[in-house]
Amino acid sequence: MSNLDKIFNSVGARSLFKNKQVLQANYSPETIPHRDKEIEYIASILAPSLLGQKISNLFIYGKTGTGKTLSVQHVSNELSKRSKDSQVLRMEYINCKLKKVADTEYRIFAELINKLGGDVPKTGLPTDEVYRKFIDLLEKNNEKLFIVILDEIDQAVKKISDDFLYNLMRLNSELNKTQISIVGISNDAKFLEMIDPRVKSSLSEEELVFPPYNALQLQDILRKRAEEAFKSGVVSDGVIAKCAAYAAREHGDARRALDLLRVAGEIAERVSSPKIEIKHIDESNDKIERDKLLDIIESAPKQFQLVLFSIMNLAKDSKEAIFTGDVFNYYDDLCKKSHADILTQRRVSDILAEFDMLGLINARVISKGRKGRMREIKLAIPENLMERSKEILIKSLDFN
DNA sequence: GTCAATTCACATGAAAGAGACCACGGTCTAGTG
DNA sequence: CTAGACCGTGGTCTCTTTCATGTGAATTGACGA
Repeated sequence: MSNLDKIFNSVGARSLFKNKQVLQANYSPETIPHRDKEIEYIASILAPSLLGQKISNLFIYGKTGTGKTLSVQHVSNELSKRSKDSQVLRMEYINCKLKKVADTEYRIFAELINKLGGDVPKTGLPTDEVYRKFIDLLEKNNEKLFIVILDEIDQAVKKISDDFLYNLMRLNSELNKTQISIVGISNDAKFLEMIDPRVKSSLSEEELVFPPYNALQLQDILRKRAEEAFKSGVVSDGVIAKCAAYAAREHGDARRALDLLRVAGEIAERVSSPKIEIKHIDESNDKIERDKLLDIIESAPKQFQLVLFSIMNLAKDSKEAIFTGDVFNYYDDLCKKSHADILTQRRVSDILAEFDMLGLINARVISKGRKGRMREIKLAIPENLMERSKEILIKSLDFN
């Protein structure tokens, strides 16, 4: 028996997982613990829709991994089940963050049309044409109510501006048979302050806040899922608690907790441990962080990589802070040496801002009086990942 | 010494351009009967 | 006669550039004590 055979054959017997799906991000469980109140509230808002009455727009806010999406989808599924034969109601879920699917005004409407059974090209049509098609389709479909669930609505507004929301709500006046209601989900608390007051008051006719889970609630959730996901007796004492503690520290992010547990399981499996131990959680935490970071670096566009490479080199031989000007000069040289296109300082400034958002650097705008105003940049890549990051950059930049 | 004006080195915004991608309709071409 | 190849037009989308405006405090210089 070859080595490969051994690996393949033993995988079933040795596996700690019963059903790994349960820990995956897109899994939706039958019960959602500790969210009864929220679910009831959502249901009470949406309930009149069963009678074909126009419902209030609903705005939901909560940090990532607090069960917003899950709860809304749960209610929406129940509602759809109940309204299936009456044909008065239609609900569609759209995640505005999905790149290339629904992150522009055009694409959001194209996606809605597709879900309604229409056909619309991915690009090439004028936007108002898409609007018209959408309206036609709605009128033809005869449902009295159309509920749009816009997940990560803050992302969309940030990218597109808020008038697409305004347009969406204004459509109601152009529709005779159908009414549109919006359920907006956001994890940015400041989102509502950014948008047009008219849109704001209309969108948040009803508001609901999802508080973060505390450590005990997280434990509860984890325990339930772990029962389904792992074979019995696989999870050591304290593992669940540790997972919960890690995630509770990050604003009670349940998704994070589940990831942590799943990866810990994979690690334990790989080292052929019969059980998941606490140390695997620590490893898991490292691994998740590391993978996320390296993934960002590797998949970044070339110009981003060049800028990052400049920062890394500058950070190495000076312990003091680095400033925008330094980075740009280094970057400029680097581009000339490697015959790459050189971006303007304006653009590099934006790239630096994006790195800050991604958490690759910590940047702070400071003023040095007569010496100007600039970003003070500190690299946020941990020491132990520097070498690996650099390798990746050098490899993918391939300096001719 | 005090106070307002100045000045630096960018940050931040807005608008517009380049180039990739795509749909659509019209024209041309070659293949078929 | 017709299916398919090949334009040109007109649209979106992303990444950039260009032009403009904003900004916080060290520095400067006028002023009065």
